[in-house]
This record gives sequence, C-alpha cells and structure tokens, in this order.
Amino acid sequence: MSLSDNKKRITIKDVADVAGVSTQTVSRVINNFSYVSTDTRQRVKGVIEDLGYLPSMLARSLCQQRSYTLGVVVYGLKYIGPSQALNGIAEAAEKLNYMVLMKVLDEYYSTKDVKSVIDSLISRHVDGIIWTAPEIDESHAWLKYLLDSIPVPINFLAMVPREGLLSISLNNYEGAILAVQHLLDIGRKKIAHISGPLTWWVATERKRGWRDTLEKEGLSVPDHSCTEGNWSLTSGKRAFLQLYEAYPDMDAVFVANDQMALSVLREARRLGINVPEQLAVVGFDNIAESAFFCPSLTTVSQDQQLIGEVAVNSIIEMIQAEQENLALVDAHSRFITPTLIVRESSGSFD
Amino acid sequence: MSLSDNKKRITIKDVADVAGVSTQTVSRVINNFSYVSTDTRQRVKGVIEDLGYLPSMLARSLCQQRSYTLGVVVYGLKYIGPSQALNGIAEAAEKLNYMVLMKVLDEYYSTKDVKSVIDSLISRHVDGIIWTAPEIDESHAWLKYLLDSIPVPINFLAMVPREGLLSISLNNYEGAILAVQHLLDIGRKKIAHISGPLTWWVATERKRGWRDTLEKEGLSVPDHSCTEGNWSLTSGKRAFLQLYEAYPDMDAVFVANDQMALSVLREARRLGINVPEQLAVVGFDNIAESAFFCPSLTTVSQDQQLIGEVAVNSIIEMIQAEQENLALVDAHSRFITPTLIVRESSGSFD
DNA sequence: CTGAAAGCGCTAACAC
DNA sequence: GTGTTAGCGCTTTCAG
Repeated sequence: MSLSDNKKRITIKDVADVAGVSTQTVSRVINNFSYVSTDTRQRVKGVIEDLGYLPSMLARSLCQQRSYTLGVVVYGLKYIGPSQALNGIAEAAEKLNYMVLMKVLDEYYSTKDVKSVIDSLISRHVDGIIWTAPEIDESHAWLKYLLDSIPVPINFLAMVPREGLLSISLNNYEGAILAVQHLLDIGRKKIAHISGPLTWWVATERKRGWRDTLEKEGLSVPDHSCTEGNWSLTSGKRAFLQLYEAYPDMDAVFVANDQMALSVLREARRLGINVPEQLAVVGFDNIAESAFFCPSLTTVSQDQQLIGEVAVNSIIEMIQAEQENLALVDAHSRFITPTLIVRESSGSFD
Repeated sequence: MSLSDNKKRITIKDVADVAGVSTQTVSRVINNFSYVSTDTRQRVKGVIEDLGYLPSMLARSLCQQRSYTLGVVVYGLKYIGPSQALNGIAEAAEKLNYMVLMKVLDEYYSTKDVKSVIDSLISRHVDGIIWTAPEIDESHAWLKYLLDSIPVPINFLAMVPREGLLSISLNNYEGAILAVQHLLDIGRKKIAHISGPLTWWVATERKRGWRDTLEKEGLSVPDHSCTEGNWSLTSGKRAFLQLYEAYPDMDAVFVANDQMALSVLREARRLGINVPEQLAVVGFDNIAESAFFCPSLTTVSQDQQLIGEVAVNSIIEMIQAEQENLALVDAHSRFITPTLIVRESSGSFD
C-alpha cells in the first residue's frame, strides 16, 4: 500500500482554523443555515474541498439527538422474499437520506434475543425500527413487555394488525381469494389447499381466504382437502403426496407458496397427472422460476420490494411528525394488494 | 398507545447521581474495567437495572474513535446469492459484536456513487468496509483515485486479486475445472459452454477453467462451442438455442450458473433432447431449485454464506491488528474452494 | 452576519 | 478504589 494514510480525521475545527473563521461559521456553511456572507461561504467551501473534510455524522447525531438511521431487524435473509423486502427498505431509506443499521434474527430466536437486538439498536440511537420478522406463533408476545420501553416508532411487517401499532403486510387473505376465485372461474369444484405452517399468520390468512371463498360458493370444504407444508420444496412434495392419497378426486390445488407449488408440478408429472387438464395448480409469491417451469405456474404476486419501500416511507413520516411535534400521526395497519398472474398451470396457454 | 413514553434518554450521569458515585465509576462497572469494590459494583448494577439504563454506543464511538460498526456495500440484493452472502456477513458480525451499516448500490452505479457511498460510511465512523459488489468491467477503476483517501480497511468480494488489498472470492477457475473434468470423466468429448456476461470477472474465470481443462486434455475448443448469457433464465434459453444451432453435435454443456442451466434443461426437454444420455448438463451455484428439477442438476456449489463469514473475520482481524498497533496484518487475497455436486443431469441416478 | 460558551454521553489520563 | 478534568466533533443558544 502506497497510502499516504492521513489517519487523523479532519474536523470542523481544522477547517475553521484554515479558513480563519469560527467552527460555527463552518457549521452554517455545511448545513446551508442562516446567513453567511457569500465571500466567507466561498472561502470555507474551498477549504472544505481542499482538505477533503467530511462532517462526522456521529458527532452530529449525538448533539442533535437524531441519527438519520433506521434499525432494520431481518429474519430469513437467506430466502428470496425477505431479501427483496430488505432491498426495498435500503433503497427507500437511501432516497430519504437515512442509513440502515441491520440486525439479523436467527431461526429460533427468543424474547431474550429480541430484547438484546432492540437494545443494541436503541444504544445506537436509531430514529426508528423496521421489524421484518413475520408473526409466527408467539413470536410477538414480547410486545406486551417490551414495547413501552422502546422510545422510537416501530413498523412491523407481516404482523397481525394491532390497535395503535404501525404495521404493513401483504393482503394475504385477498390474495388467496384471487387464486381460488380464479380456479372456480375456470370450472373447478374440488379445490384442495396446501398451506404454509399454520403457526405463521400469513399462512392462516391464505388458508382462511381459500376456505371462505369455497364456502361462499356453497362448496363443501372437507378436512382432508388441506394439508400443511413448511414452505420448502421437500415439504411441498410430501404434502402433495399426502393430499393425493386423501383426496384423489380433487381437480385443483391452491398452494401457499411457489416453492411448494413447483414441487407439486414436478410430482404431478412424475405421477402422470396432467396439469392443468386433470389438476390445476396456483401458487403464491411469483418467484422467478415460476414463469419458467413446465408448465409455467399461475401464482399470486406479492411485491416485496414495494412492501419494504412503503414500510420506510411510513415510519419516516412518523419520525418527522414526532420530530416537528406535529399532531402525532396515528399508527395504522396498512395492506398491500396482491395481483394474480395466470399462466399454464391453470389453463392459459400463451 | 398506553405508553408511559419516558422519551428522555437515561444517561450515565443519571445512574451516577442515583448511585451516589461518579460517572467514571459507572463507566468502570459497565465495562468491567479495573477495580471497583464489590459493594459499589453491586449498587451501581442495581441502579442500572432499576433505571433501565442503556449505554450510548454513539457517545462511546465518538470518544473511543471506534464504532464497532462495519459498512457493507451491497449489490444485487434482489438475487439469492448476494443476500446469502449478506446473511453470512451479518451473522458473523453479530457474533463478534459488530453492527452492520448497509448501503446498496444500484445496477448502474458510477464512480460518483461509489464516492458518496464511501463518504457516508466514513462519516459514520465505520471501522471497516466490506465491498460485495463484484468486479464488472471498469467497476473498480475508482480504486486508483479513491483508495488513498479511505482511512479504514476494505475487504472486496469477487474482485480480481490486487497486490496489497484484502479480498475474498470463490475460486471460480477451480470450480469450472471440477465441472469440466467431471464431464470428461463420464466420457464426454464435445463440451460446450454457456458463459455469464464476460464483463464479469467471475464469468471470465469460469470460462477460462472450461477452456483450459479441455485444452489440457488435447481437445479442440472451437469458437462456436461457447455462447454468452447474462445469468438470467431468459438468456439461458436464448444462449442454448444459439448453441444448439451452432454446435449440434455437442454431448455436454457446462453452464456458468444454475438459473441458465435450468433453462437449458427445460429447453432440452422441449426439443426432445435426452438429458443426460444425449446431453449432460452441469451448472454453477447450487441454488435450491437445482436439486428439484427433472432431471436434477449437477452443479458446482459455492457457499455464499461462508464467503460472507470469512470476509467479516478477515477484516475484523485486520481492524484489531491496526487498533492494537500490532505489526499490520498484510492484506491478502483469499479464495474459497467450491465443491461439485453430481446429480441426474450428468448421469447419476440416485 | 459572526463568534464564544455550553453541552450531547461517554471515556482516557491523571490525580487523590 | 474512586473522583476530576479534558475532550471526542459537532450544534445550539445567546451575544455581539
């Protein structure tokens, strides 16, 4: 390394000294605050340029009690959905000049982990927190104990709506209705379901949409017309075989995610079942592979990127409001609308 | 919200006052530093507990000139590979008590964006930077101009090794050799290649491995035996059709990533080409779908998670060394070894 | 328009 | 063992 490594940080004081003004004036220049004579302003700007001065956001955060940083708690990053949401969050934050401090929660996190994650974010003075870990079983029980001690707004993704809390989710119920109604529309009557793990709120919502749509149509919904998977390819295969045995005369299946649905398509082929003639299949998520499978998969599309972006905008809006002491924006639950993408697996052949 | 929102932050001074000691003593307690009488220590701990005091990492960072924060610059987060690497980074950082400040680079970033990203990281006093954006074309040209002004260590992922710089990559060359040698071992002689975009360093490495292995075997490598894709499913299809026309008597194809390889399998089926009898196919990356395709895909596995973890460990090692003024650990290029996973698409039928 | 003083929350260095 | 002083790099408040 031929670095001339000027390890020492250049401070506002250095700039002030060289420019022959007070640090205050430099501060005014970098913040475009109040009046500084055009003359001094130019001089100071020149010095900043020459010295390559970079204001310390750390120091600024400390004295302003505001960090322009969002804490983002991530879960399941190794899967494509969460990482797209994170991408949306990061891009939206960037756009609004916020930074993202990231924390990951491992698969089996406990309330204790929650506390330590939140504490570490608070100790870094984040202005707000985005909680992307979906609600599973008792995963959000900590709200009762911990929420009061969290001094910044939090926005929750994929959480059961709660009075007074900011949250944003895909409208999974509506998505399921779209899927099942479509299957009804193409004339199917015996529509099975492979659900996600029913400890997940989103899985129960999708199942509820399936059941309600069938019942509204006056169709029976026998117990054996639904099996439970765990989102994975393997579990999709297992669930389908089970279903195939228990409900052999089904003519369609609505699968709670695309991974499992692709497994279904694969198994169906292996078993010589014709898709969509004998069995129509609809998935959920619209992952990249779905368009490319043989046959291509009809699915409900959820825009994770968008969910992330909206999450950021909502929480920053709330932060701004608190900051400016406006009437506090009231926390609300927001839902993103999914769309149906019809492909070969349910009868379209284009 | 029934929050008793104690908005004001509790400081070390509050604790000191209540406990009847100096802030210094509190500081010593929370850092487990030097000697504090067991008596005072207990008392202080009690007060900390009662007040729910949380030390400010911000203030600590400022006065220690050390933030225990890593800046991570991410590219292509919407794809599965980068997000797994990020996951590895986040988990490893967590384990070593570092936080992750994340910045995203969009698809068409310029040197100007690079400067602003780095500046914003520096202004937040990160202790080191992990640059995950792979080397593409002139994407790293900024090193010449900007590197000298960056006061912290940087670790680059998937970059052409450079003297004096810390970097870590998968050994793509070796991975390609594994793949092609395997195809030779099962008796194939006319092995085609679908490369990634050759502006990407990793793509050129994989191609080089393919070519070298064939030439070493004394086989000819005609120009028309290789076409170029852009990693996507669509481009894989296009590249394969092109290849099929230009080189109809090939008996195997090594594809630079799994997405494109899956497209190849799909097209092969459509064209009535038997895999692996007529055409053996090997991919690269080992994405989840590869094991589940019909036929399942032989592929080179790269452990992105591991790459992320190693990246963190390397850079933190370097940070520690600088911090303790040890003989500076010299920057090095490290390579992770890939492994071959043989499946049906190259002749194994288990 | 500009500067001086105080302070954000903490720790390093030194006293006692 | 414990307290005091100074200072990290910046902004806020108040004088001029």
